[in-house]
Amino acid sequence: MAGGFSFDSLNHAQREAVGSLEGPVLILAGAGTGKTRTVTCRIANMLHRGIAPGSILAVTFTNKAASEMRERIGGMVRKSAAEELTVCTFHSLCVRLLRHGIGRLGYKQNFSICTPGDQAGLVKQLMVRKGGAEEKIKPQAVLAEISRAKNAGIPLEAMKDDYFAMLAVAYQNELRAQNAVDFDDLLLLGTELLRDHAEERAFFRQRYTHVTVDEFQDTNALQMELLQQLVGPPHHVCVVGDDDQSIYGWRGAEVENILSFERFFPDPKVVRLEENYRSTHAILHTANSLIRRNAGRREKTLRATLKGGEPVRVVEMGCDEDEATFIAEEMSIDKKASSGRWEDFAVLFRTNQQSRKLEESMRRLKIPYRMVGAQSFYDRREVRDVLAYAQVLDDPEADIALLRILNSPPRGIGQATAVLATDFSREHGLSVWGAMRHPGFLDSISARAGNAIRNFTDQVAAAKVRLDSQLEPANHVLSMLLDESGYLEWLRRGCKTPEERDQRGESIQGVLDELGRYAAKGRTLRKFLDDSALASDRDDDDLEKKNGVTLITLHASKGLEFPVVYLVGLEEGVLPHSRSVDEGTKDEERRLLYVGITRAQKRLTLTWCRSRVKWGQKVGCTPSSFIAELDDEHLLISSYDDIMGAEVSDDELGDFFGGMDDFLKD
DNA sequence: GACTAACGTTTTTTT
DNA sequence: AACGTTAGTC
Repeated sequence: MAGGFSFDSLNHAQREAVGSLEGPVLILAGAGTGKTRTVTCRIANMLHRGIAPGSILAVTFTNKAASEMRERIGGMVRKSAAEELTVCTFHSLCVRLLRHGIGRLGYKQNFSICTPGDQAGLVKQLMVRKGGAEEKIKPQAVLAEISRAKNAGIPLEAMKDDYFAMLAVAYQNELRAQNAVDFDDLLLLGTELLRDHAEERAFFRQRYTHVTVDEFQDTNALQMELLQQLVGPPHHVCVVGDDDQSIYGWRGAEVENILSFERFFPDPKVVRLEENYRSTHAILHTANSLIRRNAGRREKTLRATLKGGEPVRVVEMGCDEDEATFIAEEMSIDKKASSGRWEDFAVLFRTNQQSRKLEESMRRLKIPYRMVGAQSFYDRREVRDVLAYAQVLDDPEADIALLRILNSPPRGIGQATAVLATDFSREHGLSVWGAMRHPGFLDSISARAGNAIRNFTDQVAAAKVRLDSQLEPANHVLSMLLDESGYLEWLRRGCKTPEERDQRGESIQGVLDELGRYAAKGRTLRKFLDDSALASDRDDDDLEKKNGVTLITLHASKGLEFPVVYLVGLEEGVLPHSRSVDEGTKDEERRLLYVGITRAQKRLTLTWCRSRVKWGQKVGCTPSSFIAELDDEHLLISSYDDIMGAEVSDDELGDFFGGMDDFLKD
């Protein structure tokens, strides 16, 4: 048999999902029910049944998920077949659509993708130019509203706040003038392309005949429309998800998409994966008892294949300091007793600021740990600078990138000159680069500024000639430009510590190396820039490489599992978060806790504190209302003193939890 | 243009 | 408390 997979290892429901390749399919996959295995087997089965690999499209939410899926399928089928599959995110799918047909929408083929950093810079600039910068409105807030409007299909000029609407329209005009699109535009324009241009729609419907969408509960209305445009009759579309794990409503995810999938694709085959292979019965029972409280779910009950298990502990702490200490100490004891690995432990929290106390206690007890999702690689200033240089090299008319590097390092082209160049470009319908190469503009400014501009543009132009000659790889050209322009020297000089210098140097080398890998594979600089714009550091190295206890937000924990989980800060106002109580989205907080609980395989501890230091102020806390919602059949209610007190008098660490049980029963 | 001082802010996060 | 941003100074 060609496929390296076998139906034998699948349960009944999984087999049904894997075998249903015709028409719309909805797979409701509860936590830990072998979702990824089912989806990858299903795609392997498609290949097995003779569906051309090039016709198969799988859409995920993150690049990481995409590469993981590709890898897993790669382990099951012929290498050449695996390589022909399209496995990507919604956004990179749209890049493909648009690189093909964006000309029909009035953009040039070589459009560039604006990153959040670029967007913020642009809005800031517009607020200065259009006035109102003193209103102390954050560009972020404007961008959030723009994003909301775009994803909800509201025209920008119809945005509620007039000032925001004005900025939004100016922002959009600016992007268009610069032949640039932002992340939301990718979805918006991709959908528009398919919706309004029948040839394109036909082309891609023929190209991708079998479509799979993972984490479907996280799709928004726009992504749903894109999917509808992309998938024509006979609707060979399979969506996979779990409404109970929908935790991104706050950024526009529509649980409705999964709750009423049949409205969009009639008469789907619905498969429920309810057999959980991850957690003990005790943990799962507790999770089920909680999520049952949510209204309007797709009814399903996870069944544990692992029976019994230790009770789930709910532990009361004096303060957040105690909480962090308790966890670190207990993990130390536990690890010694079980000869387990640090990687087996995870601490889950609602907000990032909760991690500080935990990190401190980890360091104090010399416990190695990894923080997931801290500072983004692509947010680092030097990385964005280098990418901007690369973008200018690819297309000097990319205004945003050009303006970013114009005076980094300082080369005598200050803000005033930049404004003059921008104004000139606008008046004459040129790009900023065009203006800076225009004799009329150069004559209109001071000789000093003119010279500075000439030097700079000559340098870039020379590098571009080298790049276009294709005699040397792009990473060499870029590296040379960074050096010649004095950027590297300037960056080095600006570092306060040797560590910082090394760190920044490494980041830059990382970008250059990555570009080198692209060049070696014959991929274009354009492709590199596209992927970089859509990349986030979560996709890369970090997580797997580092070892130690995992400290992670509940949101980021989705899709992961750990033998031992501590879920901290179960206090009213923290989880559920006060803001969600205000906004009436407590259901989503309940799902968040549900996601957290279902991460645990063997042992789960929930903690709450009587007091917590918040913004430098000690405040009293009450236990989360969710605690009372948990069925107590497999719960063990205790406190810091109960456990730490018992520990001192009980040397039998291996029997720690059993002993605990007796201690509490009297 | 680089440095310091004061100020204000603070959910979750991917693309 | 701690971080980023901004205004003011040299």
